[in-house]
This record gives sequence, C-alpha cells and structure tokens, in this order.
Amino acid sequence: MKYSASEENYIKCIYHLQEQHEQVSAGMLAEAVQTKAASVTDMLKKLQQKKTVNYRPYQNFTLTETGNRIALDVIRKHRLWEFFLVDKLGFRWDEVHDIAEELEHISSPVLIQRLDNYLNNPAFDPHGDPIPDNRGKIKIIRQANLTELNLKQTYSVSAIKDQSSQMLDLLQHYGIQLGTKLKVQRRFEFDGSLEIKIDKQPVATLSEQVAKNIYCTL
Amino acid sequence: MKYSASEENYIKCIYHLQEQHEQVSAGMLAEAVQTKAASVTDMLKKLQQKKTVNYRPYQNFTLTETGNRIALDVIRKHRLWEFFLVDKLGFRWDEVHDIAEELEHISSPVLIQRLDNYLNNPAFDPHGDPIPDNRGKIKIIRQANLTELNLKQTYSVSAIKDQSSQMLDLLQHYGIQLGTKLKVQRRFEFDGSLEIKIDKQPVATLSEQVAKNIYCTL
DNA sequence: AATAATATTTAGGCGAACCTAAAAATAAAC
DNA sequence: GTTTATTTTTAGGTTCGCCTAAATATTATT
Ligand SMILES: [Mn+2]
Ligand SMILES: [Mn+2]
Ligand SMILES: [Mn+2]
Ligand SMILES: [Mn+2]
Repeated sequence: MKYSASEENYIKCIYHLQEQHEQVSAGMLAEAVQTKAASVTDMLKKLQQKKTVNYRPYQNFTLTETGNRIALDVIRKHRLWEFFLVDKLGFRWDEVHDIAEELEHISSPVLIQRLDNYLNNPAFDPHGDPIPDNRGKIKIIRQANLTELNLKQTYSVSAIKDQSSQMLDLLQHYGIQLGTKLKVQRRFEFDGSLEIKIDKQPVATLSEQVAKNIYCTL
Repeated sequence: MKYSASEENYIKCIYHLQEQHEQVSAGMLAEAVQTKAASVTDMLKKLQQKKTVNYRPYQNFTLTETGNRIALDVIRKHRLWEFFLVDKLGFRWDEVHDIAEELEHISSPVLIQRLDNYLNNPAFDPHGDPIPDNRGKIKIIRQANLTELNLKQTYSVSAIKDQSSQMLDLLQHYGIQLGTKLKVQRRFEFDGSLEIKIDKQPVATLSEQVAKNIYCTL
C-alpha cells in the first residue's frame, strides 16, 4: 500500500508520541504535526481505514503492527539521510532535520538499501538516535541521563535530546560530542548543576537543564 | 516564490520541449507531463499568474526568464542527484531517472550546493547531459550524432539520448559508454547501418536506430 | 470562403489535506 | 451527581491538482 508524505508524517509522529507517553490523544498529535485537531480527526479516520491505527472516536489510539512497521521505515530513512548529510556532506547536526524531513518521503526501497550500504550501515544517527535496520529492528543500548550517573565513573556520551543550534553551540563550547568520555565529579543539590571532567580539559559546570539533554551509555 | 513539485515538473517539461521544438503547444505539454489537456490549461493559467510562462489562450507559449531559471534549477538538481546515484551509490544509468524525478523537488539550496561540491562539481550527468551550475549556466559542448560523423576519424562518445535499460544493455554488449573512443569505418546506404571500430575490440555493426541515439564530441 | 477536423478552453466535479466555527462527548470540579 | 471546563468530532468551506464532457477557437480541406 502507498502512503502520502502527510500520512507518513502522522504515522511517524504517533510512533514518537507512543515512545514518550502511555496514551496518545488527538490533541497531542495535532500539536506534534503542527495542525488543528479537526485535521487530525480526518486523518485518523483515513489511517484507520488503512489499518495503520487502532482508533475509536473520542478514545486514545495506538499504531497497529503495520503502522509501527511504516513508522520505523520512515524513521530509518530520516536518520540515514541525516547521517549522510553530516557524514558525507559536512552539515552540522542542527542543520539536517528539516532536510531529512523531506528526504524521508522519497519512496525507493532500493535507494535506501544502497544508501545504507554506502554509509556502512550506521546504527546511530548524528544525534545518537538508533537507525532501524531494513526489517525495522532497532539496536537498543542501555543509556542513562547525565543527571542519573554514578559519580566519579567514566561514561561515553551516546545521545543528545535537544537538537537545536543553541544546544550544539553549547556542547561545542564544552567540547562535548557523541562518543566523548566524561565523568561527573559532583552534583550540587541547590540547583542540580553538575561538575564534569573530560580528559585534557579543565573541569566544567553544566546546568541541570543542559544535563537533562545528555545521555551516556551504561 | 515557492513552487510545488507539480509546477516544477510542468516548468521543466516546457523547457525540454522548447529545446526540441520551435513552438510548444498545450497538447505536447499534456503528453509530456502525462496528463490531460484540460489540466494543462489550468496549470498554464497559474504559471502565467506567477510570471513563469508567457501564455495567451489558444496560443503557443514560452517560458519567461524566471521560468527558464526555475527550469534550469530543477534540471540541475535532477542531474546532480543522477550523478550521485550512479557515482556514489552504484546504480546503473537506466535506474536513476525515476528516483531523481522525486529528489529534484527537495527544496534546500544549501543541500544542492554541498552535494555539488561533494561530487566535485560534475559538468555532465550519467547520460552525458550537461549539469547547469548554480547560476543556471550550462557547459555547451560541440557534439554530433554518430550518423553524421566523418568516416575513419576517432571521436569520443559524449551522450546517449535513449536512456532505457534496453539501450544500456545493448551499449554494454558493444562495450560503449560515455568517453569511449570510436571511429565509423563505413556507412551502408541500404539501411543506414554503421560499421564501427573501438580499440582492442572487433569491428561491430550498429543499426541506424541505435546510432541515432549516440552522440560524440567534435 | 465555407465546412470539416483538430486543438484548446470552460464547466462542473472529485479526492487530499487543510481550515474555522459549532455541536457533542468526555473529564474535572464542585 | 450536577454543573462546568476541556477535548474531540462534525459540518461546511478552501486550495491544489487532477478528471470528463461540452463548448469554442483554430487549422486544414475542399
Ligand atoms: Mn517528513
Ligand atoms: Mn536525528
Ligand atoms: Mn519530478
Ligand atoms: Mn539524465
């Protein structure tokens, strides 16, 4: 079955919302796809027809198995293209999202397969998010937020939640990127700020707001 | 001004039709964009509004200067992506057209600029067609059809008009690709067939139908 | 020049994806 | 358990890109 770019965006959004919330409502989805609730209702009825979503009026809804599969496929494309843009074309990671948002709808499976090979089958995108393989399988890594790490133990940065240019700017200032090894020296109760140490760099202090966006492998 | 994928396709088609015919009519355009004449009329009115086409009801039409510029931009994107698909992802040239037909509508100028650099600013696509630069300038090469070449003189293959897999198949069989050096030994009046010689290969005979699709630099 | 053949435009309609405003259902507050 | 507030759906409308059928303009033929 064929899906329009719009349908793919809705499906992908539902998937992401399900990752973060127990229940997904029409309002949340409207917010996420940047549209109005009335439009969401229209789309939900269409997606239900196509059996990609389990939906009953006024109830919360979920993706069906096929819906899940489609979401993973779009996410795979999105993240592979992001990887390409950063790794091959030299974009910074705060520049790639919008472009990948368009590229993810190119509908050639063989293109994606070849792109994947060309990039040496990366398992994670430039933001540290996992790239599903061609069967929709995701490599799960045990990771924890910087705020939850054991003190004085060395960890490796694995993902950044906030992907804005402001965040990138800040991370560059601190010399932090994916793969950076660091340890948390201490945590201040007062504001939740963290004192961190990176090899060959002076000790630095991160606000809790920043720390909450940084994840490390366990 | 923003242009939809559909508008871009129409504009590009008009450009290509203008390359081959003195006059471009609604019927020709309908055929080229695979739609009905009534739809072409609708679109022509819209494109006229946007000042990309010089159009008056029942008359033949032409692209305006802006129309031309847009066409060259889309063609640039199309051919750069084709080059990428063949050169980097290893596609054959009969496989890339449909994918490029989608990719050409991705709307990030910086993406195309970076792609161009990444590919080392190629001047020709995998079919030998010129790639406009970022100002819309095309590198024109003097070329002639195989059927018009001087006999017993060596030329270099520069472009193939028919881009079907059947043609690729045939060319591969004869060991012909872009850049291949060859000379025409003789031409048979009866059917227009050509006897050609390629270094280190036995003499081969090409039908006029094939020869008409092959161009060489002068 | 009149008529026949062909090309093009208009008229009216359809599906997709969006919108606003009003109605209806659910959830929260009293 | 009502009443109120919030969420969701329905109703009706818009734009885009397409369609068929009918009307009209252009071009070709006699
Ligand atoms: Mn998207
Ligand atoms: Mn990402
Ligand atoms: Mn196209
Ligand atoms: Mn080409």
